Amino acid sequence: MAHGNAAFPTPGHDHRHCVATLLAAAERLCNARNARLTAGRRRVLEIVAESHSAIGAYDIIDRLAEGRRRPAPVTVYRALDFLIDQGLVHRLASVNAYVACARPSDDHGAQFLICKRCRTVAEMSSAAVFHAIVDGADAAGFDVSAPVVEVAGVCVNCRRETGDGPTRRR
Amino acid sequence: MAHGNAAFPTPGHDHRHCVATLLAAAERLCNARNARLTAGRRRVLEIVAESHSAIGAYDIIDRLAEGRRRPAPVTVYRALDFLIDQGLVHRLASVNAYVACARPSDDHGAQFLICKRCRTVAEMSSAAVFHAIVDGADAAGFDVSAPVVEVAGVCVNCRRETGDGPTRRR
DNA sequence: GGGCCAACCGTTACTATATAACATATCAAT
DNA sequence: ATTGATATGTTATATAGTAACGGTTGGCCC
Repeated sequence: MAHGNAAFPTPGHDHRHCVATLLAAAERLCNARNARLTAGRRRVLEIVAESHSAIGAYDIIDRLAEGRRRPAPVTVYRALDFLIDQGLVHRLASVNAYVACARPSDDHGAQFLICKRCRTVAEMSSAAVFHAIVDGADAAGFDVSAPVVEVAGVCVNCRRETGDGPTRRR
Repeated sequence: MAHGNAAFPTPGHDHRHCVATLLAAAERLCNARNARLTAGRRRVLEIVAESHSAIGAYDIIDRLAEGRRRPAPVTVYRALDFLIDQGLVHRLASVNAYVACARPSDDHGAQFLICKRCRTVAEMSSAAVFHAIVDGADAAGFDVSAPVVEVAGVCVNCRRETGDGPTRRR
């Protein structure tokens, strides 16, 4: 089961570990599903997973271009489509960018906390949020299929840096 | 105060009334704030308010082009920026489109229910959703500034048409 | 009324994001 | 080896949004 708590990565964490874990999970899941995690797709996943920030499709292209020939946009979009289908990457519509899934394998409804300062994204999976949305929708006779919840704000690490207290929202 | 319930417009409703009410409210609000609701801006608002569906910026341009000279995109984006600042129009990031505000004048946090079939949008203002988001964010040390909640699904009118019952979500 | 500032609007060019259409290559089952 | 499905390459194009600069308009002060 998904647990609801979002978590921002601590600044000094061992990120190679995150990447390795994610790639291993990707390998395993794709194998189980007979989905082909090809070299190109794995490479895109690696790039997306390189940080906990959202990355744009064209930034991915830039990374891929280092050394070898620059791929056409459609190449990256196809890889992203695959990875999104497999639940390994999420698209963040509010910033036109992509982020690696924090917990592949569980088919969670997710909500995203997106830091305006450092672009870091934390994924939360709050049943309370989901239910509140479905309840509200039900009352309007609306049949929910895909809730998009993307919350802009400032993450715990950036707040610490500037000594900001909690903002009282208007 | 905002009430939380979203409502889809009934198919046969008197839409001229919706438009008239919205334009009157816009007039009043802009006046009170010394914001200039110029002819161009009013026209864009009218076009956006023409239906309860989301409309793309370039579709607005197409409408403006009827008869007179086709305005440059920037013209429309400027008008939209103004209208959004005034809380008269909302931008829906998940579909790159715009919709007239259902309740201008209250400075609500809103959530949007977007019908996949007819593109109609209902605006809800659920305190439960808002609080659930803030609670989850707080737990992660995240300071919320702007939650984006856009829910894809099927509206009550479209469900009725096809005789769909409530879907059990995966 | 004339001068002035701020805002609004027009024009051109451009950037960013994403997809269509069609050809070629690769895999994997027979 | 043949074949069909999946994946990738190539070119072109669609769609969404912004920058920079100049001209116009409306209100305000003297």
